[in-house]
Amino acid sequence: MKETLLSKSDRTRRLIIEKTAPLFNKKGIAGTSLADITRITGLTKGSIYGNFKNKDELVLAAFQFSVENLNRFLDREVSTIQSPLDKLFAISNAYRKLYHRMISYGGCPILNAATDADDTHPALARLAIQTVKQFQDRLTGLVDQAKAAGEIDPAVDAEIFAETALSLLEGGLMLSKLTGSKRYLMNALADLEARIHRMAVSGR
Amino acid sequence: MKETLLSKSDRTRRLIIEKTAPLFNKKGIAGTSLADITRITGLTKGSIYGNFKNKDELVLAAFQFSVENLNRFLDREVSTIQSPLDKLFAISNAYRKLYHRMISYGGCPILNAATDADDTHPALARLAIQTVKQFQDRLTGLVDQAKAAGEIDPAVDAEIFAETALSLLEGGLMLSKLTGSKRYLMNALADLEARIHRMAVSGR
DNA sequence: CAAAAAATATACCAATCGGTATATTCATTT
DNA sequence: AAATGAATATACCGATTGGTATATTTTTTG
Repeated sequence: MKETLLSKSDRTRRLIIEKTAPLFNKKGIAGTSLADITRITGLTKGSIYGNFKNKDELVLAAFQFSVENLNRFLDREVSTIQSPLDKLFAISNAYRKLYHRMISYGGCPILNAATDADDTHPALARLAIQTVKQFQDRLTGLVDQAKAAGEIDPAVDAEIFAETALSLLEGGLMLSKLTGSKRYLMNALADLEARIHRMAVSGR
Repeated sequence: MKETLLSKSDRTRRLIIEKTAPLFNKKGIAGTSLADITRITGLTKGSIYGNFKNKDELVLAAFQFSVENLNRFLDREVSTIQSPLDKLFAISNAYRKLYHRMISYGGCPILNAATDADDTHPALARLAIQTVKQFQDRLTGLVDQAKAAGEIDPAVDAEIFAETALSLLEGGLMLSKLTGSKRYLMNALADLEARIHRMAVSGR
């Protein structure tokens, strides 16, 4: 009668995070009330505050959950591929696969957290910055590996590539989310892929 | 003793909008309370509700004010220039000039309104979509003019250019705002300008 | 300058906010 | 199965929320 890897409290803590993460992503921090949280979790305030010391702590946990989800997905998309250059293409393509899920999730958690937090919630803003840096490191790391493998021109500036790619991606996602049209993200991804092709040493 | 073009109520209405627009832009709609609004305007609730029927109406007016301000600035930057191609460069450069002001204003109003409204505030979302379309029309219009003037290759897709440019711009602004580093926007603008050069018929 | 009209301030409302102390139920260990 | 400790529910708190009815002041008009 004992199969649980997670204790009861760990499971409800996880439930709270899973249910509230998309809620915060859609309605924002100030726009999500404790009543919203108890409604969507089916729990009471006592239970919420038994697992999190306050709303802000839940906000941070929910954001981290969203980011981990995203990273897990990208890892999976990239793991089966050998060539660093192709891994870059795979990341771009991962956003194509991710599109509908991300829209119904309320958009990109990084962008939402950024606009929500930058003037009001320093702890979350720091976390968002850290997440941006990690994503960039993923890209610059792949560019460097591709350079070492002779797939990408060594003269390419990996940082500028990563920064520009992320700008394009986030902007495209935001506009697609706002307008309800895939075009923005799809343009951004096509552009990103053309950019990767341009970095590649001829032959690819 | 009569010099006023605007009536008293028009002036206070304008004051309320001017003071609250950056506030909504920074703290979001749900994050900005009536108390915040009375504090920053120095007025009372009675006065606010005498000029706007509710908070949402003020939100819409404030957003439109921010957009008009931005458009006025872009118009001014472009008005002295003849060549449509150079007007495109001027718009890009306008964001360079605008950078610090926009950061202290709380970031790009379009992006903030978009993320704030898309899941919660349909009227504002519609306004934001309309604003995006207007900005794109400005860009596609200039590309078409430049084509007619023989400055830009007629094979260029003006819509894709406009959509991609806006994605790049908004993403760059958001990341610069979040991280406190100009790099993202400056990369985006450099990239945008390289893109315009690539569209131009050789000789420019 | 007085009267009418418009704009603003005051004082209040019920509802909801985030948060907490305590009671109760549940799971775990012996 | 009893005892214990953890997890959850209940009931409440003061403060704040958006909003309104009315009183007062200030502009505008005749």
